[in-house]
Amino acid sequence: MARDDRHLELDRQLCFALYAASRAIVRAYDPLLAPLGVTYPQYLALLVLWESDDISVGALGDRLALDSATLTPLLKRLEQQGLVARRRKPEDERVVLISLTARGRALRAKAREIPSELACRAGFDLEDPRAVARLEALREELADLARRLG
Amino acid sequence: MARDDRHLELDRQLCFALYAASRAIVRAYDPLLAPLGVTYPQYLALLVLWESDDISVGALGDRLALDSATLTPLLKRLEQQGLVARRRKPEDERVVLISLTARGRALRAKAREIPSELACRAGFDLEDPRAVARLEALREELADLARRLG
DNA sequence: TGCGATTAAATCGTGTGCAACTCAATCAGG
DNA sequence: CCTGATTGAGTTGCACACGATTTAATCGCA
Repeated sequence: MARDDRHLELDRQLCFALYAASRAIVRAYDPLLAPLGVTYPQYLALLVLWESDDISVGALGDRLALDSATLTPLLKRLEQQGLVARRRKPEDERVVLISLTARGRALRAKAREIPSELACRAGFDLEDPRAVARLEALREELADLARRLG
Repeated sequence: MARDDRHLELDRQLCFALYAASRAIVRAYDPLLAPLGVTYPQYLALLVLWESDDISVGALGDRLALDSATLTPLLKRLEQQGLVARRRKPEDERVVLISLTARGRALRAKAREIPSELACRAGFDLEDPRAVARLEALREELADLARRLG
């Protein structure tokens, strides 16, 4: 293989690893989320809302790095499930505020065990400080990477 | 926040970092791929074909961790662009073999600079052995993670 | 005050991903 | 040989992602 083609190999390994790992995580989550009746992106939106309820579509999009083209239909599906409510902000009718319903808030309890269950399936021992540190280092590097590319 | 809810935070940081970084990479690639007229997943398929031409849809799917539901339409689009050809394997008519056309092979030259260009945009100095080692370590951890989840 | 620029969502079109299913070709056991 | 199981692609239906455009509300400034 020509010298210049090396990177077409090497690179596939790196960027592809990220792409494949991301899809593997989503696939691993889906069966755990199925009992809640939500998808992985919907779950991410709920995580944000469980932390800060009653925020705008834009603010939610900033947190998730998703735009309204993706969020609007996703939130409508969550609305149809009765998990969130959508209303215009009185002071600025351009803004749509998303708030959790009682059912949406209640779902948090059912979601509580999911992360540790997944960590377990991925072979991480959350009792082991070294494993936790490795997880956090990995997370930091990925967040860094995304920041530099964003 | 209740003790049990901590993971709903922590976890979002980890799995979300992976999900966000993956999307950031794809977004970063797209403008570089636009001149070639292919999308990121199509580019991944071409990377495999540039390494091992004339393989079955199934073999391609094994390499990319994608099934025929995703690959069949993707490959038809590559075929319409005149980059690949699809034909049944004579010894086993169930199998469809994908091979590069002259145009598909030629595209490799135009793709050569893309990986290093992207590494540069991500702030990696490929001349620095430490940076390269960091990239490889990251790749290994992600591949490991995907393997454990798969 | 009036009006062009800006902003926040929503909409549109295209291309993935993936579960579930169909269809045709091959295989395997009797 | 048959016939039922298996296998490899393809199809269907649904839910993202995202660039580009549209619409409505607000802002800024002459």
